[in-house]
Amino acid sequence: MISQKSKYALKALAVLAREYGKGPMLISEIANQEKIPRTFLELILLELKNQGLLHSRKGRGGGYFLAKPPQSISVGQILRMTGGPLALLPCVSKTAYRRCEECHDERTCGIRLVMKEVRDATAKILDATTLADLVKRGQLAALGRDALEFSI
Amino acid sequence: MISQKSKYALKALAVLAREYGKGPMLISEIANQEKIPRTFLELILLELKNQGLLHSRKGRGGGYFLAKPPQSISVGQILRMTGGPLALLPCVSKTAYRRCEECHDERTCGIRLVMKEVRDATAKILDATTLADLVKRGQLAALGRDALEFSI
DNA sequence: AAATAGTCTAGTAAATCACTTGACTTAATC
DNA sequence: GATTAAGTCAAGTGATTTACTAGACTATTT
Ligand code: FES
Ligand code: FES
Repeated sequence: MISQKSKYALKALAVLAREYGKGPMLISEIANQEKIPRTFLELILLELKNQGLLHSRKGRGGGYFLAKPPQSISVGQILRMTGGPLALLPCVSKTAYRRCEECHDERTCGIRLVMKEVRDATAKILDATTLADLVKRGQLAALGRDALEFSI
Repeated sequence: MISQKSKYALKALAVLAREYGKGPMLISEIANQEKIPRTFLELILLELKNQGLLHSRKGRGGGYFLAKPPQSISVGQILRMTGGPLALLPCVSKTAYRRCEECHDERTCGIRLVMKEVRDATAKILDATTLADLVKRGQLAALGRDALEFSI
């Protein structure tokens, strides 16, 4: 399971992707639209900014906006930035690798091999899906169409 | 990330799969082999027994053994039994479904659609991999061969 | 009867999560 | 240049979950 934090980040970024190119957006506006606790969202956006994903402007007329176009930001990236390891086990995580202390030999651990397969499949999907895709899917689904069509 | 509990369960069951047909095995023997805290392992095995995956015998010469052949127990099953939800979000979990309260409409939520894709890919792998596969992979890897070969 | 094993109910220390508080900085506008 | 509208940042906190442990009990074999 990913954390609320990661989920909030995805939602906030999806909103900003929808508004991309229309100037900065207020934290509180995003918070209201997506029902995210405002002060918590502040933390999250700040962190994403420090990682270079967002830019911000202070003072009146300020707010947040994407640092790059939505097509160049992947869901995988976002999850990794917000601390959500994609892997099911530490020993197969690229970003949060940690040895399994109880395992005698990592190279021959059957569990690890399977979990690595899962991790790779997960990463493939999440790294291939961009914020632009996320938004588009939502819109297509809203039109009642099959949301998978476009991904072919 | 799956819990230690789930990992321990997988390891213990893998051991029991290796010894399948050779009579019961002691908790303490499994615990020693896999470096699992003994009393914690007791809890885990008991739970798996109550779910029907294991049988046990008390008294001298007793211990635990698989209730079914290793080829008929999938890794996915085990993870679900030990409380590890496969999905990255509650709204796409089959076993631990919970609505996303902040999401306006589940059907058109782009995030959910992507996460569902991930869940399905994950479940496909984990439900197709049995304890027998797990053991076999470990053995093949130990021989220095490519562990993926056999799965074709 | 003695020894061997699993069963079951509690409890607990540590970590993590999901936030909140409040003081501070920067920028635009009047 | 004062006011107001924003983002920034460091701490703290309450609830929950995790990863166990303790200890008394039950069943089976020798
Ligand atoms: S090395 Fe991580 S599970 Fe074995
Ligand atoms: S419904 Fe679960 S993320 Fe939107």
